[in-house]
Amino acid sequence: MDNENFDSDLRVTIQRLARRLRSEKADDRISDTQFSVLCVLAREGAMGLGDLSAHERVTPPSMNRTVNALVEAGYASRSGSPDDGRKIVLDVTEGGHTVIAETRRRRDAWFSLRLADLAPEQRATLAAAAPILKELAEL
Amino acid sequence: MDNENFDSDLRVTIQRLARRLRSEKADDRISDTQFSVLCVLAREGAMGLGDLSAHERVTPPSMNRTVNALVEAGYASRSGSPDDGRKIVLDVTEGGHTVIAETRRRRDAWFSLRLADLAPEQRATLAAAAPILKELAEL
DNA sequence: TATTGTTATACTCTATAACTATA
DNA sequence: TATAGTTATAGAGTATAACAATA
Repeated sequence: MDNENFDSDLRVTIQRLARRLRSEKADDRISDTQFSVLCVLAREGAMGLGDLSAHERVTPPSMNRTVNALVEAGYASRSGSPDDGRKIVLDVTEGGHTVIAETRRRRDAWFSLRLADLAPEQRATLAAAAPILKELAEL
Repeated sequence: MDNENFDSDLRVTIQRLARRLRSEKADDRISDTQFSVLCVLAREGAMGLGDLSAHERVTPPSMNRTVNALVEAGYASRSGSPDDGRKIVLDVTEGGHTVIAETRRRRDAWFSLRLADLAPEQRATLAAAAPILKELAEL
């Protein structure tokens, strides 16, 4: 297979696997996007709307809607910045941290079961590929 | 790192990379979902709505909307089944095949550029991981 | 004037429920 | 009665354009 087809196949595979993973969320309390944003706040710490939308490569109005849902659900907090009246500070609430832990556990279930069925050398191959994929995702 | 965290990290990485890929589509004529469905028809051959929605793990009404968009755009055809009046037959049109080729080329551009920057051994690792990921996506 | 966030509006994808037509 | 497809309706995520408040 030439490079071009390999690239295309890998791209499609990644998108299909992500789609498959999304379909296994098994949690009605929070959407995939909301969960992803909540995890960013938990990992990177409190930040403003602009930072968050840039981080997720989404427009500010779009992120605003997601943040509204999280705040209304009690999983994130929105407060005014003390030093700049235009800015806001978004952060994860205690309830948000709880839901992260629980949601993550549920979402990992399907994937872990499938990975456990792989041969040891297949797992090793994925372990080697993981940091490369991570790098690609962060470009 | 224990298995549990590895699984979770890989899952998140795949979802983030898919998200990154989606943001690079650079094509206004067709959506990501529409393109994916069109590719299924091109790869698997003509099929009915139920088959298609089951294949993509989406409800029939949802798939119906996507199919409508493709038919209205002239990229897919909907015709009655000759042997069963309830069934329909969905297929790719000539225009659909053209748009598949062009869209695929555009969407691969970003990914190919990034893959080209990898070291040869990194590409080899991804090549080894690709069929495993593909298998996981098809479970 | 520039930046930060928000509201208004619209389009796509998703789902469930209810419906039609055919087997 | 069961199956294949469709329509009606609603919710979430995305975008652009226009706006308010603050620097």
